[in-house]
Amino acid sequence: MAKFLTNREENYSQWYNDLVIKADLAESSAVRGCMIIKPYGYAIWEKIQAELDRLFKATGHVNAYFPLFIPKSFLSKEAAHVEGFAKECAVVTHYRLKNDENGKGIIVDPTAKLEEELIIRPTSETIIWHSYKNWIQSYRDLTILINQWANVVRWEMRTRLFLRTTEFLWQEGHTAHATREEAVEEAEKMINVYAGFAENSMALPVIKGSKSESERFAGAIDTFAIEALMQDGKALQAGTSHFLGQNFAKAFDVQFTDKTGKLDYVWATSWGVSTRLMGALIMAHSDNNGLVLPPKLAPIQVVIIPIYRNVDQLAGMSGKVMKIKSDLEAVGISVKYDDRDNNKPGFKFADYELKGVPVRLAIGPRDLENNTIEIARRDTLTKETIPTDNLTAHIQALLIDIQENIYKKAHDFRKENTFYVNKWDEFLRILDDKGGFIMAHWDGTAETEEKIKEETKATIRCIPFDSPDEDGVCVYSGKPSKRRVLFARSY
RNA sequence: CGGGGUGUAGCGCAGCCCGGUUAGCGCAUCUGGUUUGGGACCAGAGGGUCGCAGGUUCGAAUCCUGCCACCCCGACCA
Repeated sequence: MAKFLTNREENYSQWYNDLVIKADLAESSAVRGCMIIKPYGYAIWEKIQAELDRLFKATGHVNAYFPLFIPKSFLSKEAAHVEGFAKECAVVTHYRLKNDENGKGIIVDPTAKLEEELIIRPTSETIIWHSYKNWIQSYRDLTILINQWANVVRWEMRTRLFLRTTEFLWQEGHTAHATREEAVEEAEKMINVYAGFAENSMALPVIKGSKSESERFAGAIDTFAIEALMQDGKALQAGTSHFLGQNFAKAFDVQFTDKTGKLDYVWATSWGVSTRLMGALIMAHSDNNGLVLPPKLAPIQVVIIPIYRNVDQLAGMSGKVMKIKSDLEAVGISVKYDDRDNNKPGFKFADYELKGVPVRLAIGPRDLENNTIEIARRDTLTKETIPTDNLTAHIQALLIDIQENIYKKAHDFRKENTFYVNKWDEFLRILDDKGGFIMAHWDGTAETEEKIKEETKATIRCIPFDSPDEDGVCVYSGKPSKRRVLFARSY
C-alpha cells in the first residue's frame, strides 16, 4: 500500500513532505521559501477559514483590510516589536523598473528610490494602531473588534511547506479596549475560540496555556497559545493570542477619554492562526496510506466509485448513484461521483485514501442486484456492505463517528505520550527515546529555561491554564516550584 | 548564513569517475483494442536548450569556474 509515500515510521519528515506533494495540497514555487497552495489544499484552507470566520463573527468581530506595506518608521515605534521582527523583514526600496541601457532585460530604476522604505508586513499591529489613533477619542469609540484575512511575509532561513514558509496566509485579530480586564478577557476568549476550533473541527486536542517570557510575542505583555502534539512526538504551536497591554497605544499615542473625563491609553489584543494549521492537520492524523481528514474539514466527504464491466453497465447504475448523491447533498454532505473510465476502481480507492476522503462508497452489479452498497471509512480502513435503505442517515451518523474517532485517536496518542517527569535523567531519556509532552516543574527563571533548551532542544511550550498548583522542585535546578509546565521539542 | 547531498522528458532515475554514433529506462501522456469488486494488459506513438552562465577541447550531460534552485543537518521563527 501507499507505494508512492515514504514510510511514516522510517522517515517522518520525508513522509510529511511526500504527503503534501502527493495528496496535491501544495508545492514549492519559483520563489525561494514560498509555496503554491494547490486547489485541493486551498479547499481545505477555505473550510478552515469559513468556520473560523463564522466563530469570529459569532463573538462580535468584523472583518477589515489594512495595507500590505508598512512604513519603516512605524515598525520601530514599539521597541520590543521591532527587535522581534527586524531580522526577518522584506523591504521595498524602489517603485519603478526600466530597460537596461547596456543590454537585455530590466533593472531597478535608481531614480525611483522611495523616500521612506516600505516593509512588507510581518504582522500588522503597527499600521493598525496608527489607524486606531484616528478612530479612537472617547470610550464611546470602544470596543473595536477587527479581524483581517491577509498574507504576511517573514524572511525565514529554512522553510517547509505549510509549517514555515516565507509568505503565509493567516488571519490577525486586532482589538482595542477601555480596560485592562476587558482586553485580557478578549485574549483569553480568542485562545478558547482557537482551542474549540482545533478540537471540534480539526479533531486536534490542544493544550491551552501562557507562554514563558522568552517565548512571548514581540511587544506582548502576555501570550496565550494552543499546543498540539504531532505523531513524531514534537509539539506544534497552532494558534496564539496576545494581551498587548498599552504598549501599542503608547507607541502610537492612542488615548481615549473615559466616562469620568480622564485620559488613558487604550488596551489591546491581537491573535492569529495561519496556514500552519494545515501542517498540524496533516501531521496529527495521517498515516502510511495518505491523508486522513476530519469530515468537518474534508472538501469531499463522500466519494462514490462505480464498479462495472462496460459503459452500458455504468450507464445503467448512474440513475441509482445520482439519487444517492442528491440525497446526501440534500443534507449538506459534499459528494463526488468518480465515473472516470480511464482508471480502475483499485486505483481510485488508493487515490482517495491518499487524499483523505473520509467515506468511500463503491457500487457494482452485485450491489444493484441486492440493493446494497459497500461503504469504507478512511480513519479505520474498514469496509462493510450494507443495504441502501437509510443510507443517508447512516452516512450522517458515520461522518460524526469518524470525526469523533479521529479526535479520540489523537487524544489517546497525546495521553500515551505525555509524561509527568520529576528527574532530569528521566527528562533526557524521554526526549531521546520518542519525544512527546513532558510535564515538569520549572523554577520560573529564563536562565534555567535557556539551559534546558541548549542541552536538549526542548522548550517550554506553555504554562497550561489547567495545570494544578502542586509543590515540587525544578527538574533542572532543583529549586522550588509551584506548578508543572509543558516541555517539548517543537516545530 | 555554515556543513553535506541533489539537479538529465510531467514524475522517479541510469549514464558522468575514464569526454567520442542519433542521450537511455520505468511510470505518466496520446491512439487502438481487451479489461474494470484493491494501484490492469497488449500493440503503437509523441515528448529533452542534460538547472543557468562562462571556460577547456576537434568534440562536453560527462572535465574546470561561477551562479541558481531543491532536500537533509545546524543557528532564527507562527
